[in-house]
Amino acid sequence: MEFYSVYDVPIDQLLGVPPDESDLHECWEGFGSNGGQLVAPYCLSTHDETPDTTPPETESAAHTADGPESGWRRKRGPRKRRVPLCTDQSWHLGNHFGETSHRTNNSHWTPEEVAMLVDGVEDCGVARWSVMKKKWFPTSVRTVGNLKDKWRNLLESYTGNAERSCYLHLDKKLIERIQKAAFNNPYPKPRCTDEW
DNA sequence: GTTAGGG
DNA sequence: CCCTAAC
Repeated sequence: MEFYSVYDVPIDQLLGVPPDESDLHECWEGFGSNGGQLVAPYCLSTHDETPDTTPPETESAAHTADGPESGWRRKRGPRKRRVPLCTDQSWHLGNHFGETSHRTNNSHWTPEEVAMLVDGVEDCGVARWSVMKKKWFPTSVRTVGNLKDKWRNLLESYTGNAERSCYLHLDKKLIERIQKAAFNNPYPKPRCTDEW
């Protein structure tokens, strides 16, 4: 009867090719601290890595915060991705600017589309979405309602003191344009100034 | 036909 | 993004 230790099995087969050295370390720690039960937390996260490089400040902070010698142990489980992963194939073809996409509801707004929306707001204001659609988004899949909703979301994200987490990473220049356009084009129905 | 706002 | 009351 064959009975072999887990150490005879290639580690990458057991754990599913850890992405880097620290992850390998984590896998072994998981084995030791789990009563001998192997855990393979990386089976589900093979394509879950962000393509961009880690920001320098984050990396250095991680190193200074807890080194390998000081009870270092990272949280288990698959890492949350910071950038939404687009699985829709039509995204690569038609993008958001034509009839090449078969979807009525296309995926997330691109920074280019946001910039165009800012152009439209600066040109048409915020209460003439149908005019803006014909003038700035004539062939886009974005509907009049989409334009209105997107602008509402941008205001929610980039104006006021509510600093919410934004899943669409826009460069500072574009954010400033959004804020300036929002200031110059307040909604026609201002919030009631009465306190209660 | 459009818009604003809630869902 | 959808739905719809209210223009």
